Amino acid sequence: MFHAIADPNRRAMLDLLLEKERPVQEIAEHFDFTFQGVSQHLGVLADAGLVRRRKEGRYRYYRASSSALKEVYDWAGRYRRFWTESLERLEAYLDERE
Amino acid sequence: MFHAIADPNRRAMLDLLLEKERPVQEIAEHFDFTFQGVSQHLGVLADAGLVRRRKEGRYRYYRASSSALKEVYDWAGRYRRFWTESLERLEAYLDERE
DNA sequence: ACAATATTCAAGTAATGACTTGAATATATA
DNA sequence: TATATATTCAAGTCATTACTTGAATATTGT
Repeated sequence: MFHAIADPNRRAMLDLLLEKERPVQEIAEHFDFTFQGVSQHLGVLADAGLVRRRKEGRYRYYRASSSALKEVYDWAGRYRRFWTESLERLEAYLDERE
Repeated sequence: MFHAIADPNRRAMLDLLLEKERPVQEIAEHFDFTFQGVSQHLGVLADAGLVRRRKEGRYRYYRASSSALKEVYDWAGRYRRFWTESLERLEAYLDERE
């Protein structure tokens, strides 16, 4: 799942799906590579639980999924104390001594 | 930087550095592969701005860096509305129709 | 039934990444 | 000064990944 969001194209796709649900073809318009490639990326996102799909006729609608990204958020949040202002100053001080 | 945290070993290294500053050798003890490998991983983390290094004698102390992880946190935070309870219920409903 | 559309599946290729080994560099110690 | 220690650099290997093309599947419209 961290691997899934490591790819900038996949993050861009997630951003598109943040707005609204979309079929593959519509997502593919935003990228330079083939729609098969887009489909593969969406597959990776789906396997990671980052998107869900819904079939409607011949279309496959993708949408961002809820809980999965909370993991990333919580993971990064564990480091929250590292971006307080006071620590920034300490770091600047430590860097001077390098 | 997303790529840097995609690797589970590197995330484990970050966790070690969350506790305290450590030299390479000490970090390497926690992993099965060679210390050169560990050094490479730390290089990746450093390039991504996730850790900083300080040289003291023949040791190279690594520590978690402040601001970089805030990016990840903020990025994931943009999706916050996707993990509210009400939306979970909507998703369950939508999944039923698939 | 047939053609067009939307999507996935499958196989191949080229680039990237993780890890290894061996050498180079720098510092500390005997 | 010579040796051991800590680390990085460099080159090679093997696995993984991103992307491509071509075929298969499913659905809609004529």
